[in-house]
Amino acid sequence: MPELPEVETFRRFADRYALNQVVQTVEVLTPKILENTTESDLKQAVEGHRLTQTQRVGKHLLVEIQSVGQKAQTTGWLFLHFGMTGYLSYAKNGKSIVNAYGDPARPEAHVRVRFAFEDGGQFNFHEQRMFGKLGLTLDADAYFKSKKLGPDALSVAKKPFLDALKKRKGQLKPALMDQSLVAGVGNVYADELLYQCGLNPERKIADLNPKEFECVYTQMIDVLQRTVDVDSDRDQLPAHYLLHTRKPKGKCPKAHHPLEIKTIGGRTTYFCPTCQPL
DNA sequence: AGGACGCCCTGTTCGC
DNA sequence: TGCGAACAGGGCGTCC
Repeated sequence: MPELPEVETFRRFADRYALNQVVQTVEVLTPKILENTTESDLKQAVEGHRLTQTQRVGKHLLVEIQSVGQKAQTTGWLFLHFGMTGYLSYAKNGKSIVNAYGDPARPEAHVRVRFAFEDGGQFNFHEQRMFGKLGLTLDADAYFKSKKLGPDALSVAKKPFLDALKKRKGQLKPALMDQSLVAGVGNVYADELLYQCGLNPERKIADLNPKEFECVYTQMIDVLQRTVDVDSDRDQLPAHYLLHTRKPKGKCPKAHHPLEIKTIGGRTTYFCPTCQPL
């Protein structure tokens, strides 16, 4: 599922294949994927315009739209959210490049919005399960604010993060996944960072000691950064990472005991009862 | 207000 | 064997 590292990988993909391109046509194959935007709004805002820069906060990606010509200026932003199954692809001259979650064998699967560039390139937004969204906003900061996003998990400093976390009551894992506390941590990487700290996901925030708080911050950054560094190819992550065996009947990569599965904060949670005792 | 929970959506897996 | 139920989960709305 696209969490912060995957969306950062998508952002870099967009930088590589979509930036500085002039959009000739936009094709909306599934209008339902649009949020607060109609197909004609989208066409009017983007066709004949240039994509000029990207921004990411948490799992949200923005692409700047500029007019073309001598007095080029920013006319708005495209926003993309990838839900559970979203990803990007690019095709040109019969060659298709699918990134991260995409299935290279099915490059046309679940294309919801297609951008055709003047140079013949095609940039596609895919979303199988329709939890993702694409739309327009005039103001990037206002967009992030409207989504009630906390600071980005990769750039937040230790003190403000831990201060905000300590204000919360309740269980540790649901707090980490609350996008208004810190933006970008989803179910898989929340499980991972807690596993790396040896912390049980049901631990109460109020009961953590300073060393444990410290570890939550350190591992949050470390896990996310390492994943970004391998372009979200999880196969390249360290062998002692939980996500390799994070499935039914999976075993702990360290203790080799069976993993426990529990619904915590409404989400399926995997952990090792030996390495992460309550 | 903060926390718990149900729902949206579709492809895949599971169980009777 | 076949078909329906259950499941996956980010974000949002609703309830207390």
